[in-house]
Amino acid sequence: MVRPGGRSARVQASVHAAVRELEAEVGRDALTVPLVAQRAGVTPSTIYRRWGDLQELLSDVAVERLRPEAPPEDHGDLSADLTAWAEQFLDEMASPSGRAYIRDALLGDPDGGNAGQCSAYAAEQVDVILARAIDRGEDAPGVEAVMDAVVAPLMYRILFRPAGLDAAYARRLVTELLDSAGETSR
Amino acid sequence: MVRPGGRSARVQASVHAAVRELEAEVGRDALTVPLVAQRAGVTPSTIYRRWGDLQELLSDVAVERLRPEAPPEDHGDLSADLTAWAEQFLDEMASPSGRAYIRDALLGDPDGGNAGQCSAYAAEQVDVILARAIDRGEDAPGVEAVMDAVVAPLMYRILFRPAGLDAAYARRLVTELLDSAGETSR
DNA sequence: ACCCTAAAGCAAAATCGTTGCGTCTAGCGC
DNA sequence: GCGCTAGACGCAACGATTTTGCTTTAGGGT
Repeated sequence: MVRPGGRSARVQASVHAAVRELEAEVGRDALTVPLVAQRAGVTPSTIYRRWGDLQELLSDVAVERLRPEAPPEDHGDLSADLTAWAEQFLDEMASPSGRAYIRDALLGDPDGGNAGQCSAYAAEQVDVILARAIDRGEDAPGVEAVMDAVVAPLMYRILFRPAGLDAAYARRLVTELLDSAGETSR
Repeated sequence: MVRPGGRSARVQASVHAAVRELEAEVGRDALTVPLVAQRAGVTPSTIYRRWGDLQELLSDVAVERLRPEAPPEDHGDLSADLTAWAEQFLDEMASPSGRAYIRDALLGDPDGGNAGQCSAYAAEQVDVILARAIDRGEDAPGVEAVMDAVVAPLMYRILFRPAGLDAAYARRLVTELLDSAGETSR
């Protein structure tokens, strides 16, 4: 029964806000359910009943934070659009807090949950860029090709090899994808 | 003071063994520090002092589990070697327990920790395969190219989109990489 | 053989996670 | 407009986990 304006909605908003505030104040590792509950003005049992445990709650908040706020900027052609988006994506995700959010999102309910949502956000943004390119009459690869050739390598390095990761790498991935002929795969 | 044969080494081995035993017996989610400590014949405070918390310990054990036991099999040529390795990699990593280990490894101490080790294992295996190909006189891509074109997409889908992931996808990634000309990049 | 350091054991206290029960609010039918 | 019902929240108690100060022991160096 989570209708806008209802009590549940107020509680959820209050708890989410408390998490974001406390993450900034005391750091993500110092978060506990009782701490969040106190800040949000609810009792711990409410959080346990609604979310199950702290990881589910953090996962919830993380997905909200990873949702893009605006459609990708239009720079006039596919190459510029993709490059700019990839650089921004890397910027946001590779920061310490970005990595923490990704890890939190990966922890939520296994299968079908928040991790997939996070990936869907990226695919959505890429799709907008590609559709725009096709509208212009440009040759464009498929969404899956971009996910494999750009998003996946970026995410892999963010998660497993954070050191030595810069915008040049993101640009190279985009260039190599677009150079490998105009395969408008699928 | 973790020298082989010392007391610390014995404790570490005992605790690691206890984690693996209990993971198999009661399941990963039922693990608690006191439980592991009891099985290992140490006190909980020892584990808290050495590892900090349960996630660090699980991260440690997970990396051990992700270490490949044998060098990749030799199938006669680069394409067959890479394909077989990618399929096996996918098989091991995409299983529920494999995903759990990966997630555990990602949780350890941020930066320079266990996640990097996990990636290094894969790079090592790929390197063996590529070196073998070059010994045979074949054209081979660089390790980084394989990581970007095969390992990263596999891992991305394992983590973010586990549904609809099969051996054919792994084969396609390898084929597409090798088809894109004999760029022995770097 | 002796000391010196680092790590482990021990035990108590604080904190956290969990659960049952009563109360209240929101939405719904009359 | 007024009860009615179902779901959600607060309260409180319990059990388990985590943390901490002090003591003890094992290893390594001289």
